[in-house]
Amino acid sequence: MKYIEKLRNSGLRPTKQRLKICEVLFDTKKTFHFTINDLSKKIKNKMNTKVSLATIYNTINAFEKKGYLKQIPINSNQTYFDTNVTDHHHFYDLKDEKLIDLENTDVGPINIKKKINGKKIKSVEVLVKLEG
Amino acid sequence: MKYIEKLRNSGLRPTKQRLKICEVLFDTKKTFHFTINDLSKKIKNKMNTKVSLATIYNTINAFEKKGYLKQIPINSNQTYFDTNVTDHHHFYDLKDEKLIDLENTDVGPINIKKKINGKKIKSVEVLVKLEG
DNA sequence: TCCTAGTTTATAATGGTTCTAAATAGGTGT
DNA sequence: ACACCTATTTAGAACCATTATAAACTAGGA
Ligand SMILES: [Mn+2]
Ligand SMILES: [Mn+2]
Ligand SMILES: [Zn+2]
Ligand SMILES: [Zn+2]
Repeated sequence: MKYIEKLRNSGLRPTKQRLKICEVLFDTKKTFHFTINDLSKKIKNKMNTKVSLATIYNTINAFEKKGYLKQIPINSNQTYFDTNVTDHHHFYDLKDEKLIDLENTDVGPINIKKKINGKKIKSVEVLVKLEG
Repeated sequence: MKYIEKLRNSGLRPTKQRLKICEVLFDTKKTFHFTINDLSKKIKNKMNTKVSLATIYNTINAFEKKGYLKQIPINSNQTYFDTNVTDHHHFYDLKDEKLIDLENTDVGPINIKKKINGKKIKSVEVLVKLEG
């Protein structure tokens, strides 16, 4: 299995459940955005498997800590995750509550002029809210 | 009272509780960031008044809808609000969990090249995460 | 095969936010 | 001032995403 090494590298045992989660998350050309609830449904419907919410939360949190997933900063009652872990930005369609990727070529370079003593910039994320 | 008009203009009756909330939010030269819990404590400590959480939530949500407050998109279990409703961006200090304003002069112009059919850009917000 | 630590799971707990419904206060007309 | 109607406040319940718990199960090495 292609994900065993990926899981092992991040200190996670390759269990049946984690491999299913990996398939749903990474066995696709296109990256995507999801909530835990989205993911749970996808595993049930596309994989005909039931994985408990506790396991999904644990695994997703582990992946996020290891950098295999990113959280998207957005005001929502649910946390949004992104399988695209490259630096990129987002449109957020307020009506449809949908996230859309902005490729780096879609946004000009962002120049942060202010510095904070002893602090390093870890990430720069742009959220463009859309209406209409 | 200087906030009666402000409240009336936005369809809210100027009650004692709402006026207290206005004092804490707007009776200051500096703008600031807060959570509902922060605000509740501030009202208790600085104003020696108790306003119920339900009233605080209702009023803050009304102010946000009217544009007197902004929500800051950030991944946190609590919602962060901003009394600075001008267009501006933020540092987020991951260690201290503190928000810091970036003035518009601190960030170069942001050029969104991509367009979505029938959608209009409502806001562009940059979150710069700081570590160390 | 045995052993042990890691994992999964159902379920409970947590905590921020929203809802409810009864009591209170604001505002308008008299 | 009073009556009346509606908005508002409030304590507490409900809601719901997320995290914690602890018992059953599993992976993998000895
Ligand atoms: Mn997390
Ligand atoms: Mn809100
Ligand atoms: Zn994305
Ligand atoms: Zn701000």
